[in-house]
Amino acid sequence: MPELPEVETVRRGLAQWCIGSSIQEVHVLHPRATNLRSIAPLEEITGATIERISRRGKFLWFELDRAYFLVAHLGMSGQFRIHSTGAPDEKHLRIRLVLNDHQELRFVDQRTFGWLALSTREGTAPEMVTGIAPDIFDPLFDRPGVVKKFRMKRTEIKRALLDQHLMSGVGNIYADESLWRSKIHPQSRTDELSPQKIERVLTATEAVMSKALVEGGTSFDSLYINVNGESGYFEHSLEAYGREHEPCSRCATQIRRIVIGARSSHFCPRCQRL
DNA sequence: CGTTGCGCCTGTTAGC
DNA sequence: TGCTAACAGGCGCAAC
Repeated sequence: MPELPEVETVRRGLAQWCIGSSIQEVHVLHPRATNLRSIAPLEEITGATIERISRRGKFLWFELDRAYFLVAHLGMSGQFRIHSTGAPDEKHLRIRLVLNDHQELRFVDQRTFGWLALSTREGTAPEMVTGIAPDIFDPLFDRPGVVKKFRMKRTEIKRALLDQHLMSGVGNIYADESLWRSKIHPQSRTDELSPQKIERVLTATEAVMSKALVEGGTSFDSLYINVNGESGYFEHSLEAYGREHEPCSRCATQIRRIVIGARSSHFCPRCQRL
């Protein structure tokens, strides 16, 4: 379940391998691997050169020598892989891009929530991504503005953290970790939280994701693995997510799991009170 | 209009 | 032991 740090790790790996490569063939092997909003079939990029790879939140895009971008979302299980041509196909191989130098860039995705698409340039971002808010590491990120937006919502903080139109890049795991770290109950109403407390959550989000980014960058010395999207999560460093019934590392109270918006939320009932 | 809920998908796990 | 059902979750859209 790649969130911002994992997607950024993939982006860095891709940038190392693919900048300057030309796309010689495009093979779409599964219809769901192309987003319906794509302005054209992916085969359209045949012959294009990859100039740059960018990211906003969990959205990646390849800048080409074309008037549009190749956008990618990893969904739940999407991975990029670099292989030499002729390497055996993965079971869940969805898209094959044959590059120059006998290399292939492959999009592999077991659960098919991930996709690729072509999207027109809208300034620096693809049109498809314009509705997605800047993430917390983006120079465009407006902290006081985001705090205001949170407070104008009438919902629970956990839901707001997952709303990619307020602030992008946070998924279920880092949402729980941010709330644990800032000692805020996931069901706190955003319109009742003080600006200071929302600020505290955002600071925690930044810290938690920075740490994951460093781990993703250092845990493997092979860029190849990073490109594979296997940087993954470092479960040993998670304090709340997936730790139901385990002791809170701050106070030893058992971590609880509740459901918010059909998603599990893990929190410490003693450190994080309503 | 803003918020909530559902469906998409498949490997793994829990329960009968 | 073997099968079925529930579960996991990002996103977009439908419904309230």
